[in-house]
Amino acid sequence: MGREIFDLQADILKALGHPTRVRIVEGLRGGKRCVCEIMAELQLEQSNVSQHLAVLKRAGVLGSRKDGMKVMYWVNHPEVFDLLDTLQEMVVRRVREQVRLLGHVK
Amino acid sequence: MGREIFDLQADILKALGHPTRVRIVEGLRGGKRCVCEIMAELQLEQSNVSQHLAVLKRAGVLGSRKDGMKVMYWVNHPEVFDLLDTLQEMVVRRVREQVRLLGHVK
DNA sequence: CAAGTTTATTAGGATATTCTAATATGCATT
DNA sequence: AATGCATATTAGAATATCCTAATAAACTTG
Repeated sequence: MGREIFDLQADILKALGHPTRVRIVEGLRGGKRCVCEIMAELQLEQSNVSQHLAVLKRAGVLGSRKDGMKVMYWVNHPEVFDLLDTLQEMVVRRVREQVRLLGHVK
Repeated sequence: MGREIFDLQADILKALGHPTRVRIVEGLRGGKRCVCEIMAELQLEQSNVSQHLAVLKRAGVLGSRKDGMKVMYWVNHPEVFDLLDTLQEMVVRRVREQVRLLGHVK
């Protein structure tokens, strides 16, 4: 099975390609956090959060480690944040463009 | 329906999260190309390529326009290339790390 | 206008994701 | 040992994605 570069790239993109998982990564900008905090922020079912964390970990985006009674998660590659920043610029630019076009119609 | 920023980010990530679609975008670094060229490069079914192009266009990643008998496609936001570059660095770094760990075992 | 090119669309089955609810696991504390 | 927390795993239904094969649509050209 010839695993090519774009397969690996696609794996990561796919792992990130869900609103909840984007939010999880976004919430980890400040560093490690325990599942309980992540859950509290997302306001979603515990098992659901756990599953999304597992997806991100399986793709290598997150790392984790037990710390006492809690489990801490963190983002493995800081580049992921750049990636989200770039993406944000893109959508902001796009929305701005749409607003501009609407203005012309008015 | 409250469409938030991370929904839009996730839409783009999801659209890019397939090996074939990564390859398509990668092939458009040089600028516009017609479907026939893209197809020839990918060596995949015509309808399959057409569907992947549609996914990328629906997500706003690609634009397209008829040009005579051909249809040309291009990448709308140049940031997408930066995104793929960042991703490539990530996977390369990861692979290097794995190789390093293997070396220790040997 | 008939025929050929290029691309898009549809249909359908196989597989994968996603969510909720229930249950299990691993530690800590009592 | 029993109980309580924090997290993971499993099961299962609903939905989405992906591919192939067939067909349609839009042009161009003879």
